[in-house]
Amino acid sequence: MAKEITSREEDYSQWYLDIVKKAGLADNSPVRGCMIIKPHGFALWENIRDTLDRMFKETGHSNVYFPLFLPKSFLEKEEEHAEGFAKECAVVTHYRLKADPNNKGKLIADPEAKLEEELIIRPTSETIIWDTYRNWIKSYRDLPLLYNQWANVVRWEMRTRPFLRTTEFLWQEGHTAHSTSTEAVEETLKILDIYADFVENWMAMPVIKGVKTANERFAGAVDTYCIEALMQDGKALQAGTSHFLGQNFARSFDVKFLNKENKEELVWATSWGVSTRLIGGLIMTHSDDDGLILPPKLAPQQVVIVPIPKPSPEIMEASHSIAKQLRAKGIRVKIDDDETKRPGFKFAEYEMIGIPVRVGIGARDLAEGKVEIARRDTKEKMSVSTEGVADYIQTLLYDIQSNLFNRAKTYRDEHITQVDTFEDLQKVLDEKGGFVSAHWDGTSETEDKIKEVAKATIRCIPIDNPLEDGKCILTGNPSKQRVLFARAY
RNA sequence: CGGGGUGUAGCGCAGCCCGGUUAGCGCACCUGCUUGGGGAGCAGGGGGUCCCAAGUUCGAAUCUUGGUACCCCGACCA
Repeated sequence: MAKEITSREEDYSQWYLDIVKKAGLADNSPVRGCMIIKPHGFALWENIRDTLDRMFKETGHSNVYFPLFLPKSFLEKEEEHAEGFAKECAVVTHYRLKADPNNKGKLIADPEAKLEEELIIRPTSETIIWDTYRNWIKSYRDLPLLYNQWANVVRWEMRTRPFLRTTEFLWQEGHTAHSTSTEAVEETLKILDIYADFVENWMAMPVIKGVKTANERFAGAVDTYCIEALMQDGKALQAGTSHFLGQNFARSFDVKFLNKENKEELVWATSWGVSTRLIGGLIMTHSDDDGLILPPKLAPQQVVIVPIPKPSPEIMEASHSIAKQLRAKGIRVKIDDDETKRPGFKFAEYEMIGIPVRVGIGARDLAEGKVEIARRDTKEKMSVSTEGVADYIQTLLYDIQSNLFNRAKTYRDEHITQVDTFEDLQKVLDEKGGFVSAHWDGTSETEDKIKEVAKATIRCIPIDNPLEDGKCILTGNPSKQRVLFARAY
């Protein structure tokens, strides 16, 4: 990791924003907090989306699509849910504009086109989906429903940051309905495993699977499970969540089914999602001061071939030959034959956008029957014989993928610190960052106090957490296990 | 909603304190030549509502007042 930890948070902010901009991932939009995703950024999202989509389908899920607008009354039906989202909702009040009679060239909302019932732009779709599921579910034979949708949602957050938290963002939200609690919990955990598998093995980001405390739970959930990642500045990032909703939404939206004994029961529910925030996590996990570093499995282009100093018939022939061999192995490769840019410029450019492997081919190399291969993660350069170069690159891509994961994991593991006093918790958070493993008495009051003073929240109680008798670092009350605290995005 | 900061060419900025030629620099862009193994050099060129409004003044990017937008830090937040 080229970026060293400094005490100045703004440095990280700036570093992060620079990479988003220089790597050509996104632009600011005219609307505050929104983001224009550029081709390179969107290609990343497409790879994330397509891979997860395949994983969902392999586990029996189907895609659906529900509307962008929610009638306001829908949001009122589940009390906790409403309370959690009300203060960040965009509201549609009119359906027509007209010329402003007092101000030429300006438009105003036509007062005669005021909506009877205001519409909410979905912050999440539980309400409309459960309103619909009421009609789709009559019998145990209709269950389970295993549906997912790829959509955009809007949450009018006060503070935004490209990818990590934007006003509008792209995500997938799965909403499933089950006949038993056990089956719903299994589904919740199955999805959590898919998320962890994807984020670790594709994005090369190590995560901790865990369950949220009541304070951090999704509005309307019985239990919220999560995967928590650690960024290079020592702050945690919630990378995905999977909620066991119990019968809360079924009760609010009156979704019942007849069981085998011909008795009415409320349906059990789950919901789960990951968003474009994952791209933010990817940036903050792997980038260095030269720009983005992409894990090969997700990189839109895995290899770029750069003729040095510019394309010639011989170089182009060699380039196409290597590209063909690579494509035969399913490797995504691009030949940059742009004559208007010089090699040095291209090198810097491809490093900035994070292409894992660069192949340089010049007359000098060809004369020796070699090419120059540069890997983005370590910036090493190797001179490799053109014989068997495709095999070499294939192996190298695997190496880079696992190297990225391993070094992120080493960093993460080095930043899980056990403490036994509140003073130490604060000290570690201030000086070292990362996760802090400490005893907690299990009450929301204690968690709130710690948050207030130390600015850290309980990120999760890890799954399969070992039991250990101890004393709460704040109150000294007995505790059965350690939990993970961190400052978070 | 609090605390800071910034609005001057596509981007990044200087100029403002102490008012006075035609508003300047770097990057980017266009043309030409020379180049070409780590962000090319030289020459020429195009591009401006100095955020908006009112005021002070012979004269405002610069001073005064009001407005507005954006950024950063908090609070808030799957």
